[in-house]
Amino acid sequence: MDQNIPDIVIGRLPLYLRELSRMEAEQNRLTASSQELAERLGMSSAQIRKDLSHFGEFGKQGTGYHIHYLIERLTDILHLTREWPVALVGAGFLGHALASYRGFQRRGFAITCVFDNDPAKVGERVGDLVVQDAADMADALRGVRIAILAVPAGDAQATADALVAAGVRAILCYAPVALSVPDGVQVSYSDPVVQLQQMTYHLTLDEG
Amino acid sequence: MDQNIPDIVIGRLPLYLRELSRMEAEQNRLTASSQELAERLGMSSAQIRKDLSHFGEFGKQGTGYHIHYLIERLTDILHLTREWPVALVGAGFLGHALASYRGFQRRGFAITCVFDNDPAKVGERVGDLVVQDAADMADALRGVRIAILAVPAGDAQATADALVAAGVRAILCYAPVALSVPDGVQVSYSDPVVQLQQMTYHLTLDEG
DNA sequence: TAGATTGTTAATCGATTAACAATC
DNA sequence: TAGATTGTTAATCGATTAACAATC
Repeated sequence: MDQNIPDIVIGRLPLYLRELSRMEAEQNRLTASSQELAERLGMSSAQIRKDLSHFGEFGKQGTGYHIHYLIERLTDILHLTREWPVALVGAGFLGHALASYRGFQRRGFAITCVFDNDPAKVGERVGDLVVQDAADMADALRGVRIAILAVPAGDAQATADALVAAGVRAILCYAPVALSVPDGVQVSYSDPVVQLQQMTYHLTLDEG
Repeated sequence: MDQNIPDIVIGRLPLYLRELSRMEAEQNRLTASSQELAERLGMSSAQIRKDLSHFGEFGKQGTGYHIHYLIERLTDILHLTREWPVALVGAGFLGHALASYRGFQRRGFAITCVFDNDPAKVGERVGDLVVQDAADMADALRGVRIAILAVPAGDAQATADALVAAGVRAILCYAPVALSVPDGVQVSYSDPVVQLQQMTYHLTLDEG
């Protein structure tokens, strides 16, 4: 049981959890080997065993891992034993899509409030929630440590500053900007164009 | 000028491009040093210089990089000198959000067709496009090499298979599944829950 | 038992960084 | 010129993998 586990390892645990959950739900499987999990995820079995070994010994020689047990362990490790409330900022198309997505609740998160700074949107329904004024975030955010940022690029940094001031410690940022945040605040980004641009490097322009 | 450049390097180029574009648009700046770019992106200046050195010598000692020139070089390297047509599959909330997002066009991509397998959605407007039947993808996809997958998890693999069969070589997958694709087909994933689960590892459960 | 698979070690592989000569 | 900053080298750091004893 290590003290300091590389973030690249932590980043793979949710993938293991997701795939194991899928195996448990779709098949009548009780156990899985690192080899099988690796094939399904397109990685090496050694990497999976190494990653898990940071946290303990969860498998059995000759048998592999008990799926349900490993799911429980991973849920524990990732602090997913209770549901995390999440604030959503931005009630545009993307905000609507996120608020309507059922996958959050199923996997440990619940969007509990939605904000926008556009007076026209305040009061509007988004998913099961009503849009609140972004100016009221500080009060409404008591106890919420996680926020999803779905505002235009130009508003992103100021919004992040307000979220951090209100106590948020983890931000999932959909705006195409690099945020500046204090130590101790985590930011994870999602920019589809950045992902596409990485892939076009490997594609050729000609023929079309 | 290397032959084989690590993918982790390629993955950072779009971030350089994005930040430089922002500097050019928002400020009256002609040049930027690796130091300044690094600070804005939260990385080391040595890494930026090393990354760029894989492709040539773009800077000047004492001065740094000419922003506009470096943008052009990166645009070239990433094959963004022409606009790429992109197919969108899935016309749910997320599909609507993606189809309405203006950021694609501004940065080298254009969603040119939208598909769904739900007859109720076929014919519906999404952004500026009309939803086509997913059964017709093979024909409608002539010349399109990039697709965005915004379908439910259960449909993702079959849809990916159909896209690949139709000639798609790069898939941006929003479904929470690991796709299996042939060699030569690139897949990039976006699963917000995976990102949130990585961050909760670093958050403590206690205190609400 | 024989076969399968773990957890771990040591080796390999790859990425990042510090430092500096070159030079604008 | 003096100051700034590049491109590159070599050292460091970290991650992946192959292999295997242990053991179910």
